[in-house]
Amino acid sequence: MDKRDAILNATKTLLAERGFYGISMKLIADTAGIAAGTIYRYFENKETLISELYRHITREVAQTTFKGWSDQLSLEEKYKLLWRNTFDAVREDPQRLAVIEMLFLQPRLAREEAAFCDNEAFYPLMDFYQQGIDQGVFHDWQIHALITLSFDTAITLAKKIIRKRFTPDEMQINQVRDASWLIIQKS
Amino acid sequence: MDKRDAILNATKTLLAERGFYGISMKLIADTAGIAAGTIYRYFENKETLISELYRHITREVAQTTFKGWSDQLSLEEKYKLLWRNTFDAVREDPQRLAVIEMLFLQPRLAREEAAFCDNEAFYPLMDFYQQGIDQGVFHDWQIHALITLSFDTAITLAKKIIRKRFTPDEMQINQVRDASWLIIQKS
Amino acid sequence: MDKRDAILNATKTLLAERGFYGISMKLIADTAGIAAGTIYRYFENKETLISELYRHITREVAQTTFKGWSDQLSLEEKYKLLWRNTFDAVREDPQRLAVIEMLFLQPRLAREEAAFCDNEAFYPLMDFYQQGIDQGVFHDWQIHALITLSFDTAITLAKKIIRKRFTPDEMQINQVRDASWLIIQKS
Amino acid sequence: MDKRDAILNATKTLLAERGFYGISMKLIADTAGIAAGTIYRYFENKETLISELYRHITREVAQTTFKGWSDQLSLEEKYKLLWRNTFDAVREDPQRLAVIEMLFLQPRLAREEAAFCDNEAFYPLMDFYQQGIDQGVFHDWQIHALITLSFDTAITLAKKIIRKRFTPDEMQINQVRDASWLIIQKS
DNA sequence: TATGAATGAGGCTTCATTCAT
DNA sequence: AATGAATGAAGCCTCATTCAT
Repeated sequence: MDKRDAILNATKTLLAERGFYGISMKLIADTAGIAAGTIYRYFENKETLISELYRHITREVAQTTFKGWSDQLSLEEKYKLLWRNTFDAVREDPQRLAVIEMLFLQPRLAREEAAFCDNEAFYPLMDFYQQGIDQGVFHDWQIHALITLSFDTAITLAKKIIRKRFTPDEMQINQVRDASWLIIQKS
Repeated sequence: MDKRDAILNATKTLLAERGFYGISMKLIADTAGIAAGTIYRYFENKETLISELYRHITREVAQTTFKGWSDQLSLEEKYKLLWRNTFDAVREDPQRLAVIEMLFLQPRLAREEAAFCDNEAFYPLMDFYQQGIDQGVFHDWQIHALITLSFDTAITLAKKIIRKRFTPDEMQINQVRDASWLIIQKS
Repeated sequence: MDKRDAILNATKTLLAERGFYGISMKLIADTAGIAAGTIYRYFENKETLISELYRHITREVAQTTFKGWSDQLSLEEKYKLLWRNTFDAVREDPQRLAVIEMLFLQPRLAREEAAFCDNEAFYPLMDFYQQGIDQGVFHDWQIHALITLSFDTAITLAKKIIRKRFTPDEMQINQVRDASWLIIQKS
Repeated sequence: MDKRDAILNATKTLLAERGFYGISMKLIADTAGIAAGTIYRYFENKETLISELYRHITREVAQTTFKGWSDQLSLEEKYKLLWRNTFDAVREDPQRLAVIEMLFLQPRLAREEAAFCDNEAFYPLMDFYQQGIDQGVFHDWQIHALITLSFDTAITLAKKIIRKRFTPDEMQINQVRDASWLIIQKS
């Protein structure tokens, strides 16, 4: 399934580099090194291609996020793992986030795919927070409120770093991670 | 300039509701209740229209963000004002944020307009944080790290509320706001 | 009728300078220093304007061609006058010829206006040649053959001078004029 | 390249029959029996199409003009060949001349293409005249003056015949050709 | 399976013309 | 009489998609 991947990769790169406009099937084909008609052997049409790219990337991201995960880890270790994995993932492949956000802003897709993202790919994340609440370690707040204050800072910070083009050192990054961990603790 | 505004409004609504693809000059004109050609009396071309919409919205957002601002307020009062204004603004007119994020993802525009957004419209925000640092009230961290942990949670939370379609009560909202204020304090 | 002339002049200049494309009613109006709508007080529509410009110019050219004409002149004097007037006219206002040729190449106009040009404006020219033939001075050839060999060389030469951008001296010009006179003589 | 030729032909015909205004890409496509978009596989845009049509025709004309040419021929034989070829070419395919003149009147194109026409395609013509001068057979006049009096009469006469719609006999045509030959001779 | 020429719907934009002021 | 904002038809061009090879 070499070509299918080539197409998805080309689409990801072009989407991130050139935005929604200026990304034609011909350009995707050229970038993937195949003929325009060939795309239609692997994807029904452009919308399907975009939609499948979205699922592809979401799956990648979910995998990266939970890399090294083990039920043996303590809650804090799990958090630091999640936060750091996410932060690193954005910095290493900013295109992925760019594409996800782009697709989220396509109302048509957003409706259909948002469910997939949350339920299928990120169920473990919700589960992690629920456990923290249940164990009385985290504040007993709305789970989205907790995520906003903690996990999401990894994404927000990474995005800012890319957008503003500054280079923080390790210590600064860990300060944010640790602060976001502290803030959701009960005590 | 009644018609100019009608065009900008139509564009904003369509952009937010239908994304980049669902927006043609003809549709904008129809939505604005004018003829297609009339748009070109007010905007040189589509790119200019989009770009001016961006500036228009950025200005609106900046105004909303600082509504009620006064140098008499304490740092904490200022923060709560900023956080709440921002949170409310996103919830009241989610289209604005949707459009801003959309345009940020257009590589061409992003480069040109990002500067405008930060420097011109949000200088006071940076200034607020700098003062907090200088006065020894905030952690002496990278300013973007502080913003990520505090101000940005207003946006992240409001977005999540809209996307997940849940309705938090006032108390829950204030918990997040206050937590985000606490976390950047030195003591 | 100051404005009418301004419009005709603007049209002539623009037609000659920019060709068929890129000559809009708005541009004509701007060049003439009036509002776009005003043109329609003087000309029914664009086609009429162009058509009237054609007649206007043709009349000017006919006048120029016969300037100094007198029945007292000898046939040779008449010829030299006609030839020289025509040659000078083209060189002095190349736009006129450009416009005439342009309009001649508009098939629609050409059909309608060609008659006007020949019959009304240039009848005396045909008459001149007919007299030459009748008096046994010119070859008894098809009148258009005679004109081609003689009068038309004034136009062809002037055009060439403009197009190739060279500057002949008086003697050279007169050589052509005289040769074209000689060639149609019987003896 | 069957279709490319079909497009060029359709363009030539439409240009000659309907002038500049009556020619849209859609109409060209319909006339050529293809879809509108197909034109753009062969020509970058309308301007390029027109420009390439010009070169195409100029090449055709140059070939026709020198058909039967041989260095063995005497100067007079060469002249009669050139004159007759040109005269016949205009009468046989008046569209060619119409298109060439049209394009010459497009200021943009004219500048760029005039050089091509003269230098590349009609160098041999200039050369012919130069030889006549050098051999002391032709008057020692400006070369353009000689051409105006001789070669150009073939074009002028043919055009007149088409425009005025009369039918000269062979003898009349040869009279003009021979007169135009005589007039440039020294003796 | 892969190609890429061909299609034609649809988008952006221009511009002749109208009409309220 | 003059203006110029507004209109909308029409033109150029792009591009998703098809299909014969």
